[in-house]
Amino acid sequence: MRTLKYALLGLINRQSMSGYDITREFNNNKLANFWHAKHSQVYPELNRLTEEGLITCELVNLTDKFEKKMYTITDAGKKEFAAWLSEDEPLAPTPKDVFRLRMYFCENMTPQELSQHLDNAVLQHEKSLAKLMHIMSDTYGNVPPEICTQAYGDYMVLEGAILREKSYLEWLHKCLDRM
Amino acid sequence: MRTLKYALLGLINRQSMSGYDITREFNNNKLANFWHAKHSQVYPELNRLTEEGLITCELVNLTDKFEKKMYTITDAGKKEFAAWLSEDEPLAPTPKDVFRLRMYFCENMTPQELSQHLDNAVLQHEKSLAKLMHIMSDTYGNVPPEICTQAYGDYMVLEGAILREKSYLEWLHKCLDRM
DNA sequence: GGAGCCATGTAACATGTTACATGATTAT
DNA sequence: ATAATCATGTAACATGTTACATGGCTCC
Repeated sequence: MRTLKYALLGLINRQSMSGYDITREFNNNKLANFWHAKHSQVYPELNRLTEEGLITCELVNLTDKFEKKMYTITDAGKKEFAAWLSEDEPLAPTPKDVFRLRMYFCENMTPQELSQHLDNAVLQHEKSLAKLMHIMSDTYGNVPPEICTQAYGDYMVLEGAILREKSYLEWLHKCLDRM
Repeated sequence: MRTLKYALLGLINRQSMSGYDITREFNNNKLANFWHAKHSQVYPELNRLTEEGLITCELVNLTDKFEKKMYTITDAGKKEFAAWLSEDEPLAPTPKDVFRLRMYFCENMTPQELSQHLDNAVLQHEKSLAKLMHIMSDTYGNVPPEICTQAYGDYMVLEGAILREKSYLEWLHKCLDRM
């Protein structure tokens, strides 16, 4: 389905970006809550999109010797991206989760081991939730931006990530309550 | 990390199984709520585990001409599986989600298009939730089995899947309420 | 001068999907 | 007979990770 392709087109559609900028978005920013890619995957894909005429590349001189490659979306790129956005795709298969896999095999654990795993997961997800909620209140003060804006996209997925973490914690606590 | 390896070892540890049986677990049964694999991935991995001495293979004749391969875990396999089970792994990166990616780019949608996407997702997740809750009440009558049993592992991940779907729906409804 | 970040790329490997291939059994 | 399911495999391809490789800039 080449989802990475559309992630890149969507980002470059927001504004011209370099491969490094895109990688940073994937690893540090809001996108990390539902998509990610390493630079080793991003750079080849940018070259491919350029060959396909969906983006163009411009060399920008930062200093005499030091350049960066800024990518801009083309009309063809905008068209393909818009077509993908409007697609009505089927429900994705449930995401893989190694922790759930371990829990599934709890018949091989003592109650002590089981609750230790659960406790550890609680700590990890509480930390992750706290971080997300901090970003939320810092950025939006919990007030949603106007719908169908760039900020609203950011807000929606952040809200979704918070609910996801809360739900994971709810599950872990239900399991712990039965111990 | 070779997670598939441990998924297979865990299943074969429960009882001797064929590659076909395992594939069926992955695609039809409770495992589908957090792990899955196609037969084209399962069969080579079974051969690899056999070579590594973690499982053994026995040909069982169903009829004169028709055989199936039943795999059984070895002591070495049990040991490796137990070691993996007790590992305390770091928080996994958030799972990729194409729907959230689309929502992230909502600045390119009209409110009509956005709410249409949300409505469609609601239908899909409601269907999925209904199915899970049906399995839950049918199998357990909502009464959790004794902890650290095979049935309890099944129950835990099913409960987790239900909470996950409920949380996804809560997010979608929050988004729709703002439209 | 060294640490950390900016910036771009490739190679080898691991994982996962789709398609190709075959053949028996069971229920209608 | 024919469709669905049981049963096992391989080949080609797509996706994603880790490691290798290079070099400049900025702050301390």
